[in-house]
Amino acid sequence: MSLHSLKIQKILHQNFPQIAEKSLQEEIATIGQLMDFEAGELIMDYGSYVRMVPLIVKGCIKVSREDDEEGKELLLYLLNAGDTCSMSFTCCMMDKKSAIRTEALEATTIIGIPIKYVDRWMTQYQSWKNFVMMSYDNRLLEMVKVIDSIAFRGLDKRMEQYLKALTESTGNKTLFMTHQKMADDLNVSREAVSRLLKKLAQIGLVKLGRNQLTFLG
Amino acid sequence: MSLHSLKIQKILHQNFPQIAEKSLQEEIATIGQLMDFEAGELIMDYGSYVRMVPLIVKGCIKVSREDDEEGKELLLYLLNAGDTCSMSFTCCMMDKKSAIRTEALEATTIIGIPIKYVDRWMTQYQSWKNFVMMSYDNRLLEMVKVIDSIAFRGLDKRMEQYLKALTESTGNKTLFMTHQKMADDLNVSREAVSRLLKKLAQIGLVKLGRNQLTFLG
DNA sequence: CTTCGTCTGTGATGCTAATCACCGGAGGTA
DNA sequence: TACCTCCGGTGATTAGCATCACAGACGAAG
Repeated sequence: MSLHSLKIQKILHQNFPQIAEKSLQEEIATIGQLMDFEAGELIMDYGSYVRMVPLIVKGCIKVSREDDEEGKELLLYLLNAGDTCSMSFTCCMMDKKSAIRTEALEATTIIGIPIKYVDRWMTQYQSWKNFVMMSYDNRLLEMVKVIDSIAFRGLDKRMEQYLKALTESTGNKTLFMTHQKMADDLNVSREAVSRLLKKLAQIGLVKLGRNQLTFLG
Repeated sequence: MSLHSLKIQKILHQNFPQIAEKSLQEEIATIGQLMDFEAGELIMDYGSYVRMVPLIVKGCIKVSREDDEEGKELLLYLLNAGDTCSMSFTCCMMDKKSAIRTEALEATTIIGIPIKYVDRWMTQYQSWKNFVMMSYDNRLLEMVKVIDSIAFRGLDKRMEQYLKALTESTGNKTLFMTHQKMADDLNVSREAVSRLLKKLAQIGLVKLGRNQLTFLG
């Protein structure tokens, strides 16, 4: 057995304990490709074709939707170690263009699984089937949460959720980004973000700095 | 073989041709429960527990999200013959409360499949697995479309999509409902709907009447 | 230290839809 | 017919955020 395979098996044990079958672990170890992305790197652009399903091993991936017509953007959800991207399943299987854009927020490592195995293992391995189904479910629920927040909440609540999600997902209370980036993620104007953040700073919920922000929630 | 089973098998042939395996058809025919709902009947309320996954045979089901705090509502998507409700999969499997509310828009018939079979058949029948996966995929894409429309479009575009979806789904260009109901579905005020519909009537896109509206798109 | 581009703060103004207030019409009921 | 309730139309006002315009502040590069 190769060093590469052993490494992947170790990673699987640590991050994907629910993938239980020994032979499945071995298959993943043989077939899976370890891929690294730098912070800020675009993993998959909107409209591109997907050929792999990623198991996230380390880091944090931002998944966002882009508007066809006006180039607007909206953060959908964040993925962390132990997650996978359900959106890629169907994109893969139906050989469709991606409806979303994914970007590494920090140094991120994934195991790429070619599509045909993702499908084959569904009927072959109970734990893989459960893993995939759970993933779909989580994503659907995330989407419902996104809809809730843009349909039912004002910008202030959305901002709080946003800061909470980002700081928890990266494990760092201080975010290094501009107001413009946040405005893009939330699909609002930069001015609205600046004004709102000022208010939040006044009530002590955040501490502001140039190109950075600390969440005190 | 019972009459009930034969009836279900016939229905399956007509509405779910992708469910190919003979033995799966037979299992569904044996296990599935035919259920009828009247127009306007609430099938499953927000917060209730789900024990069946429905295969929609006839009619039209409205799936909507309800806001916990302020009782606001928002139409997510419509289901027709040949569809199933992916949201119910995970609700079932994880024995969670439903995140959504479903309501029959017209006289509707479903085949109810108990959860344990839904799961078991995933590994047992290729076509069932594909059916379930396709359904998840469609639902995810629907959710993305909802997000697009509330995040990126104004009320006018949303209204057009809404009328288009409803008339297509029910197969009837004339909708029998009040402005208030539409306002609820779109999560906007009744006045906004009335004013907008007036404009659409002026450009000849709709014809208005008390408690009804005809879409000329 | 100066320059320059990027980031942030802030006022002015506008647009979309919410909210409030009220009215008249349609249609059912006594 | 008289009444009463629900539905729809409409104006006035407000709220939230977009857009425009510009100024000051910071930090990197020279």
